[in-house]
Amino acid sequence: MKNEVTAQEIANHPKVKGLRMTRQRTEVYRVLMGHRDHPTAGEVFERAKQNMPSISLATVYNCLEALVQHGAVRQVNFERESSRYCPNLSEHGHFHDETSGKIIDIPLKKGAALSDLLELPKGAQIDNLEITLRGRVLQSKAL
Amino acid sequence: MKNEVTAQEIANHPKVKGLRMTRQRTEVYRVLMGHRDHPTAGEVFERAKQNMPSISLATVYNCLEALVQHGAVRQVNFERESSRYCPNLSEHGHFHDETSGKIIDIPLKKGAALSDLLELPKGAQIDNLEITLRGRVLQSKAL
DNA sequence: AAATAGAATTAGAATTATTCTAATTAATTA
DNA sequence: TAATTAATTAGAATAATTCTAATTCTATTT
Repeated sequence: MKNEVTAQEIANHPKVKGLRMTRQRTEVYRVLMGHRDHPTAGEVFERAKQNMPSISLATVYNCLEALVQHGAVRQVNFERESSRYCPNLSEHGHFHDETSGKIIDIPLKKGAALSDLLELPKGAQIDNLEITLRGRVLQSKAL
Repeated sequence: MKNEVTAQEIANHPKVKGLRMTRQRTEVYRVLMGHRDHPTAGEVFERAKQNMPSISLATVYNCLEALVQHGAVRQVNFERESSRYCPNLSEHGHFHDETSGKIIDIPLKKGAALSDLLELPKGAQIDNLEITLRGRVLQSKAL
């Protein structure tokens, strides 16, 4: 195993407390915590297979679903592309840079409230918020 | 034809200026302008067939794509569900009410800027913004 | 430690929204 | 009106995801 982080450490992570951490779920969670990009299920599958060649794609989907349900991981959707998964649980949006193809987490400014921006319906209780931006980062010599 | 709005009126709509308005595109656009809910391509197909039984689903997809490209219509995605289409071009988010299943347009407060809420990367040029909310509207006797 | 029960994993089939293909038809231009 | 170009169509193809049913784990109880 080339991984720096042990299975024990992953399984004891506070975010997965209460979730039965099987070998596969541990591996999937480790993959997500490892590269903090936003892999698709297929990409998670490819990475997980390096440590655990027997893992199946269906299991990766199952593990991701369990982690999302449990609130340990966020599922992010860009248009009709494959879902992507993100272990950053702080409130944030996603910027999809069309030049580099990279997805960047965009933190919400602290102190800022959604209701400052949006005319929310009276009595609305928000369970889930997704803010996705698409565009490009202009390369300026000055920066 | 039971429709209040004529094909002529639809084809002359300023939003579609410059787009070749075939019979099918006109019909698809009329469907969207008619019920201002957020139908899927399949739902648009069902509605369009009532006026134009010969229209095909592939054409509905093609027409919707043309209208989206042209900026006459917005394509909205909720998680991994089918895309939905919306003729409201003003900047707005979408609230998906889990109780009623309805999708409600949420206007951006005027004067409010996205950068008030988000820590945007330096030099970022935003081509597209999607804000989607999921939740429920609490029924209060007081309201 | 063995038996049990319930849950997770697996391979592969099924599903479903969407896109593609190739032929036909319609719209625009000359 | 003929020629040209673009749009429409039916049906096949694609791809992400979910489902199914059998197997294997894991945790718990003897």
